[in-house]
Formats: sequence, C-alpha cells, structure tokens
Amino acid sequence: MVTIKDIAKAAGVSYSTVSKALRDSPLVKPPTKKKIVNIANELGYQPNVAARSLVSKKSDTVGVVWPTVERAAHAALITKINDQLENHGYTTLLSINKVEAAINTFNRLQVDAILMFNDQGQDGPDTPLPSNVPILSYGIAKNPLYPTVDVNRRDAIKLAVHTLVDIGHKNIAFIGDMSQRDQLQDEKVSGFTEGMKERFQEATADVLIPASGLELYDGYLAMKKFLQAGKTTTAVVSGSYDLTRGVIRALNEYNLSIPKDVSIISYDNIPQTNTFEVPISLVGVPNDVITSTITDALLNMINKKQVPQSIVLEPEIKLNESCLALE
Amino acid sequence: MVTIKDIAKAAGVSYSTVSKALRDSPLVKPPTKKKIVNIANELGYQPNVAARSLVSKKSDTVGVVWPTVERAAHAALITKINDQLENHGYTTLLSINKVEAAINTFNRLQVDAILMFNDQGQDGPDTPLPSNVPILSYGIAKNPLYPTVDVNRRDAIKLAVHTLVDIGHKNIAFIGDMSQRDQLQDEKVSGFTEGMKERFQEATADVLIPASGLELYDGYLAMKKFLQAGKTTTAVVSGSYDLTRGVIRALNEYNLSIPKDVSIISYDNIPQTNTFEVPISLVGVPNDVITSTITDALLNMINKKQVPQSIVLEPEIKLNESCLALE
DNA sequence: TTGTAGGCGTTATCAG
DNA sequence: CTGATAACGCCTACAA
Repeated sequence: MVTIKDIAKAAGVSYSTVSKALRDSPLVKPPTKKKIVNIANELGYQPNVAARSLVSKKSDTVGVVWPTVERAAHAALITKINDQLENHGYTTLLSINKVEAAINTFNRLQVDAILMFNDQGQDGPDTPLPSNVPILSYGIAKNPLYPTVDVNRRDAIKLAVHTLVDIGHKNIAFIGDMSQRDQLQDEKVSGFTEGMKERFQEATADVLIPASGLELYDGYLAMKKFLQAGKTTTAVVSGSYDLTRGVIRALNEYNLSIPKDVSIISYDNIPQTNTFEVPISLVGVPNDVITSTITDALLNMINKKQVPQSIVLEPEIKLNESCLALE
Repeated sequence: MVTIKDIAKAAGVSYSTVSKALRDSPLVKPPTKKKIVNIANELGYQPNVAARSLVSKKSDTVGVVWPTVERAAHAALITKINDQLENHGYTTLLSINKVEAAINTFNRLQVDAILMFNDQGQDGPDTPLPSNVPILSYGIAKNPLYPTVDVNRRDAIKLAVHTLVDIGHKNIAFIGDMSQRDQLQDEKVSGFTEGMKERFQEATADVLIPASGLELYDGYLAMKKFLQAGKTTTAVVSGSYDLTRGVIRALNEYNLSIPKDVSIISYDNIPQTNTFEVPISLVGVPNDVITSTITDALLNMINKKQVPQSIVLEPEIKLNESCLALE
C-alpha cells in the first residue's frame, strides 16, 4: 500500500506537505502541489479511509439500510440517490442485513448518515436503536422514531379520481391489490373511495377491480375478468405501473381503445424512461422529487442542520391523451 | 463515542487490558474479563472499525459490486451469501456504483475481499483494475481477469433434454428468450439444440417457442401463441422460472394437464421456497451450491489460500411428477 | 511556503 | 496475568 510518506519521499518533501497538497490546500505552492499530485497518481495512491476517518471523525459515506433486496421496489430511487450523493462527494454503501444489524454496522463504520428504507407496510423497530449517526427513514413506520420522508399515496389516487370526475367521468373503476396484506395498497383503495365520495353526493357503489398481486399478469387477469363479466367503465385508475401494463393488454384483447373507450390514469412515481407502449397519464410523486428531498435531508443531517420530523410529499398528475373528456 | 479508554477508567484497569478482554484473549483472568465486558455493554461500547483496521490491516468486511440493483436477478444469492459470511464473522457491504468506482471505494475502505457480480451477458472491465484486495467474479466475463464462479446453463438445458428423451419423449419444445440480447439466454438455446442433436441421429427440426422476455406474461403469451397455432408437444423445457409460470397458465387455459398432456422441466437455480402451484421438475445449479461455493472461495481468498481461476458449477436435475414417461 | 509534532482508537509487543 | 508503549496512515495546529 502506498502512503503519503511514500509520496513525500518520492517528491522530496515532508509528508504533511503531501497531505495538504492532496487536500488541495492553498497553503502549498501550485508547482509543488502539481508535482505531488502527479507522483500520487503515478504511484496509484489511494487515501486510507480508516486513517482519515479516525482523525477527521467522518468518512464521507452514507449507509443505506435495505433489508429486502428481493423487492426491487426502490431500485430506481436508490440508484438516483446514489448519484446525487456522489455529486456531493459522498459514497453510498448498502447493507441488506436486518435493520438492527445494519445500523450497528454503519455505526461502527462511522458513516456520516444512514438512510433507512422502511420495508413498506411493515413496521420498523419500536425502540429507538442506539446510533451515533443521524438516521433518515423513507416510508412511514407505525411509530416514527426518526425523521421521515414519505409520499402521499392516498392523495395521489384521490387526485386521479377528482381529475377524471372533473372532465366528466362518472363510471370510474379502480384496479389494485386489495388483499389487505400491504398497508400502502390499502391507502390507495381508500384514496379512491374517499375521492369518489367527495365528488358524488349520493352514495355510488365503488367499482373495484381486485388484483391478486402487483404483477403485470395480475393486472391482465383482473381486468380480463372484469370485462368478461360484461362490466364496463369509462375510466380506470390503476394502482401501479405493472398492473397498468396488464390492463392495457386486456383492453387490447377486447379491442377497447384508450382513451376512446376507456380513459386510464396510472399510479406511479413517474419513471425516468416511460416504457409504456402508449402514453399513459400518471399520478404520484415524481422520483426526482423524492430523491432530491431525501438527498437534501441527508446532507442537512450531516451538516447538523435542522430536518423536519416528517416530510410528506404531495403527488402531481401528468395528464395526456390517455384521458378523454366526456361531455 | 465511548472508547476502550473510557471502559478502562470505569473498570480501573489499563486500556490495553480492556482491548485484550474484549477480544477474548486468554491473557486476561476470567473475572477481570467478565467485569470489563459488562462495563462495555453498559456503556454501549462500539469498537471503532477505522482504528482497528488501521492497525490490523483488515476490516472483517467484504464488498459486493452490484451495478444493477434494478435487475433483481441475484437477490436470492446475495441474501444467502450475506448470511453465510455473517456466520463467519464477516459483514457484507454492497455498492451499486459502476464497477470501477465500486472497486475503488472498497479498496479505500480496506475490505478484505470483493465479490463482483458480473452483469450477466455484459462484458466487464477489460484492463485489470488496480486493487489491493482480492476479487472474485460471479458470472464469466469476456476476458476473465479474476477468479470466476459460474454455472453451466448449456449443460443444464441439455440435461433436461436428455432426461426427457430417455423417458421416451420425441417431440420436445424449448421456450426461452431468443432475442439474442443476452448471451446467457443464447447458451440455453444452444444447450437445447445440441442436446437434441446428441440424442437423435437424424436431424429433427428443433421446436423453439420464442418468448420476448423473461416475465410471466412473456411465457404465457408465447405458449398461448404456440397452442393457438395448433402446434403440439409432449414436453416443454422452459428457460426460466417466470416463463414456466406463464406456460402453466397457458396450458391451464387450454385444459392441458401436466404431465398427462405435456411434461415440463424448468430451468432454475432451485429456489428455496417452491412457489409453483404444481410441483415442477427443475434443472440447474441449486442456489445453496452456488452460494457456498462463492462464500468458500471468498474466505479462501481472504486467507490467502489458492483459489482456482475458474469454477464452473454443473447442474442437477430434480425430477418429479411433472414429467411422464412415454412408452 | 514548508516541516515538526501530537493525537485519533486500536492492536501487538514487550516488560513488569 | 497486567500495564506501558510503539505503531497504523492521516490531519492539523504550530513552529521554522
């Protein structure tokens, strides 16, 4: 391993000068600095994080607690957060251990902050885990122990409903996972029923299309079943990206056109690459908003600035030709 | 932050004694040891990795390079490897950065070994990245720069074909992703054609069912198209778990029973929880084999033992009632 | 502008 | 068995 001492020797200066030069301190004459940097590169110098963080008490690293790799749910988020933090000079490290173990690890590693992905719908730890490092949580836990960022799913669906009603739709269906296994999915359902109730005085029976999961095939199957039963609707609000893809397939099979026969709005954190075959209107908090909120919060925590105990992000709607106004 | 010095003060011993006690050294009298350990717990002592690895040159940590969180492909593997390493006292850290950056990070962090998930089918870096830390690669790259563990997909499919032929099947179909986007999928296809060729002297036209992806719906669609065209087969070899699920749905729709009408063998690293609706015969290298091979290799590298430059794992077949012998 | 010295928390090597 | 003491690689006053 090559150390600053090696560089110092090679450059014929003292190693503290090397240290300064490498940190780009103004206390070193440009030519000396340049020479040192060159030598460092030639030698393939890698600063030793251990040594550095021992003295400086920080590691320029943030740890991400991610107990469920299996569910690729947050993959897009974490990728982006990783990039953003990198732009600020921080390195992101993930742990797929249990929350307690992961937080423990990150504490020992002296990361500068911890981002905890709250296993959506599950409840987190109920006693505040001992941590010297500030922790931010994405996704609300039953009992919020840490500053938390979350998106408002209920309002998102509600927004979709209101939008459709306001352009003349009356017969609106919601397709989603209604197994009640997942609290977050339940919120979407109630967003729908509440949204309808708010617009229609008289009680209308809610048209719910229950899917047995969140996969493409689930959406396909549920929608097909709905159509097979001879039911109709002028507009569908869909609970997730993949379900929507399934819905589209089913509609295609029945030669129903979007939006002529049915309008459609899909819940999602608006994805960077819109891979829908046809453009689809989307509701939700855009990924950019989520990620930069999280990144900002993390940086603030690192710099010991105040961070709100709870940040709830409000949805936006991106309407396009997948919605037809009825007169 | 509480250090061994704090503990020393509280226990009325020197801090070097504390260090020994905490490392469970035999050089400390049991009662003293016990007392020290107790105090450490009370104070919530967390050893400082930075300090430790600074002197001991190791961090009891292995880094995993995982540039593509998006594709949850290896989620099951990594979870298991994480557990196994933990049992050996190692902590696993993931980086989702680009390979170069990730390796760099892990070097600075002084991890004890690096596991690189080779983004299947893509080619890795072509010049050996400078690393003081030993690197193990899972999945063969174009030009293998590091010791590599991989599974033999070609032989797996071949094994399935041979098995079916040997129990009397002649009309065997293969369903898989034939878009040729992914080298690994291509290997499966050639495993099929080669397997057939080896059993049937006279050239038989290969029955290939092309799916346009690897999702459940892709399998469903492809199989349905096949059946709709009036084609038949007595046995299907499927290229992946999800495709197989789709195939089953399609067969159900056509009231074809497994195995009475069609036998089926699915490629897969045998999953821990068999979530198939009906039991399905599987070929592939069991996950346990893969993960413990990797874990062993990593531990060997850490202990500076020799590790073969290339380990290719051979498939196994788990036959069950999804295959019917024809007479 | 550069060099010297002290210390960060731990481990390891000696003396006691 | 226990206690000093010297590293480990780096940073940061402070001195030259």
